[in-house]
Amino acid sequence: MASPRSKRASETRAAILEAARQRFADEGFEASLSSIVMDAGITKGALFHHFENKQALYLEVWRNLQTEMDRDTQLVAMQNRSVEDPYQAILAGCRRYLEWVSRPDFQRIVLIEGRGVLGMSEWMSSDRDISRQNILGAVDYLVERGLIAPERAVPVAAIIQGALHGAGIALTRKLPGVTMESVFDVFERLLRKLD
Amino acid sequence: MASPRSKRASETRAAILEAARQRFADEGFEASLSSIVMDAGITKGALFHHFENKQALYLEVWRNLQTEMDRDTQLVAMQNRSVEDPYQAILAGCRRYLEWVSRPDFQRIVLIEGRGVLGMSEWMSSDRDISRQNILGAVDYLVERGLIAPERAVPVAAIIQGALHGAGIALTRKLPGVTMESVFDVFERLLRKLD
DNA sequence: AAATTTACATACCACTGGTATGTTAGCTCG
DNA sequence: CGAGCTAACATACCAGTGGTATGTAAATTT
Repeated sequence: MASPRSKRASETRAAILEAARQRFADEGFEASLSSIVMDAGITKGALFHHFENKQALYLEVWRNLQTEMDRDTQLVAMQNRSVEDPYQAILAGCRRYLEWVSRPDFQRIVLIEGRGVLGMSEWMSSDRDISRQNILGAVDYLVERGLIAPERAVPVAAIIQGALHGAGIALTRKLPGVTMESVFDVFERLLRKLD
Repeated sequence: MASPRSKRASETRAAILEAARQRFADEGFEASLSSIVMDAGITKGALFHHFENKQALYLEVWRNLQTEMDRDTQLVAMQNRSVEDPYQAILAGCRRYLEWVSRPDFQRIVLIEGRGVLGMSEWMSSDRDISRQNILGAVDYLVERGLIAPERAVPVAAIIQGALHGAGIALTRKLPGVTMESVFDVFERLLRKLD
């Protein structure tokens, strides 16, 4: 595992992923592999040894960002659990999610281009969409407490996900009257009166 | 205007746009220009005479789809105006919008890849986003009738747009328990209690 | 009817993602 | 130990891409 060979291998792999994340973040999927391998200080031979093709590389960058976001928001939600107000945990998680959505790299790689890059068939298999599972779990939490009808859980989760997405887009667009507070205010009203 | 030259020009232009729409709809932006010009029955010379580059071609296909959608939903909303229930018009428009969102070509070209293809700077200029203006107009309609606080109009519109987007995605994903009725039901509850 | 411009077609270019083929360091096993 | 093998790259090359430069015939203008 820590042998000199596998160690170097994982290092170059990490270097590729880091370079790819940056390039994809500010140039999108069109970012050339040549530029990525130059940034990483290696050659295309190394890249294609570690990743089957460009999509596979993108998918790993995409998945890493998603899992980082997932862990972060889940943690914040856990820390803000309250017996008196069951909405507190979810609201805290959503607030944190809005910050993720405002990050340029997350926004471009996951929200803007992600679905276009992965083929239709890929993201149709819903288990790939980590943020969806995340939100669905939060909604189930509300369903268990009788705050949302169980048969509406899935549509509600889809709409919440979309709403957060739209809010994040509006935030980085810097639309007039759209601030973290104003947008979160609307979202909280929406969430509390959903059922 | 109807001179033999300009007539032929607009015909080939239309042929290019039609071929491009189909190719972009089921192959995405990666669809090669060679395939498009073959479908249109012309050459790349003609294409680059009518469009500055691939992005410009995509932008026009994108804009045409958006304006078609805009006209259609606005019309339906107008036809369903009701003095008793101010929400009727908007709900009818949103229902129609959900149908548009379910169309494969609209979904892929406008919703999935649109923002990725147009550069960041392009769609940051918010006047390009026709569906946003459409929804903002609908929200203003509710603001005028005292159903939504004016200072919340813009965030509300952003969230509604996102919610509809998410609903449409969930619809075509054919998630369990997600039907046109169930998703529209949730959306109607959301809209009516927004303020 | 000569000159000019429009609406294309043809030929070509740098560059792209991807592959096939080296090459060398490290690991395995007799 | 050391011969053979394999992992981890580097190098050289390929078909196809978006885009450009040039050619050309027909329509329009003068």
